[in-house]
Amino acid sequence: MRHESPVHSPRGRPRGFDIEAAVERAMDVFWSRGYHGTALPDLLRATKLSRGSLYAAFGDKHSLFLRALDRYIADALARMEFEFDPRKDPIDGLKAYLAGYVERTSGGNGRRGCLLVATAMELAGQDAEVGRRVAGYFKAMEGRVANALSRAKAAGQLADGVEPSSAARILICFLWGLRVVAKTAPTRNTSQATVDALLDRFIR
Amino acid sequence: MRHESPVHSPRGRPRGFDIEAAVERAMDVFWSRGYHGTALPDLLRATKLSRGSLYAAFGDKHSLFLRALDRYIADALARMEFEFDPRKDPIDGLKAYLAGYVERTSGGNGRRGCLLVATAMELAGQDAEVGRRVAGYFKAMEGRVANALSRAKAAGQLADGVEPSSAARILICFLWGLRVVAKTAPTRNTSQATVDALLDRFIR
DNA sequence: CTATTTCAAGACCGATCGGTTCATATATTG
DNA sequence: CAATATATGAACCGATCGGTCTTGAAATAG
Repeated sequence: MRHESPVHSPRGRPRGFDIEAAVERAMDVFWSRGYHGTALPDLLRATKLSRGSLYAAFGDKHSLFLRALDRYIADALARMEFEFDPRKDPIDGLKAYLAGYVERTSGGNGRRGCLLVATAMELAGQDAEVGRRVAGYFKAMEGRVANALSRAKAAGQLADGVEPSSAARILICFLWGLRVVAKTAPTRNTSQATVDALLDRFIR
Repeated sequence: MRHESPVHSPRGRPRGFDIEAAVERAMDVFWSRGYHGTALPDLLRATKLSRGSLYAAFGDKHSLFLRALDRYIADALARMEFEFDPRKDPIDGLKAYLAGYVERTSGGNGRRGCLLVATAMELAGQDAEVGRRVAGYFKAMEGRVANALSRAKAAGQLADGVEPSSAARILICFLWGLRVVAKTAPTRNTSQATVDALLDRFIR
């Protein structure tokens, strides 16, 4: 039950741009160029905002970066939420999730890299706010993959001796490494074959 | 046969600093702070050189960075040369090599990260000189690990169905991912256990 | 000794950094 | 209409960027 609060429409010019769209465009820039490699003019060009508007909306470069990073993380979590849906077969979900990685590490997508991995390397050691976010995402990813593997194990789908939690850590390290390698060698077939070979060691 | 060229000792003050030591100190700085995150004063402090001397010796920041990166790569290659010595048992060598990674991704070492991985993410996409070096190192690493695995396979030390070249790619992705994860979660025991669990899937 | 070379220290350069401020135009509501 | 709110764009800020240059001390060889 919502109280009918008498919200007066403010007079004056209404907000003329979409904040979330601006965050997304800023994310794209940080994604391609990194934090230190991104200058204010890059962000202004991408968001099509004036300096004043950008600072009014986001405070400063660092805050905008955190919002962009949060957005990237939210997208990644949503993807996992979808692929690891408990109603789906865990191995199917895992394969689909890995296929997404192959897609994202191929060709131009691969060269573009990964905002999380790049941020982890560039800032996580020095910037506590960033470090917490990266570590949090890592834990979340680990938990969901481990959960899927547990379900698979219960269904007898894993190879003998495979332990879900350590297998999850292996998979995550592998996937993050894939994003690093893809910066210079983004060949789709090789990536897919490597993923298949890895999976082959873990599923029955 | 060398012609006895009459090399006159130059008059004047002799070189008073060790260039290789300066490269190493510069490497440490880039390693900790990244390329864009490193400013000239950082390099001057670390190398204990004056601005003039540094520019006389190295040209500019980018050239110095390339020398530091080359040094890092040379060290890494030397480590592989040692561990994958053909006279040693390949599995022993591989285990020792992986143990070195665990060491380098634990605690403070882990937080420090890896100059190659950080550089791959920060510059490999935009800087051709850097990209070539990173890609070259990746190929070298892949080749040597694959070679060790081939020898292991010939000796019947690998699990059934393990193919040396794809297993090598898996291992490399895993190790590079380990360096990413270690930026925020550098716990030695977990790393070692994960490495062991991975190896367990590949060796008999 | 002198001539020569190398070094450190720091002034100096133009450009750019992230960030603030302000005048102006525009769009909306009462 | 007047009042209000928001956006732009440019001017502006001090600090720092990477890089050059000069000066003077130090150390060597002839």
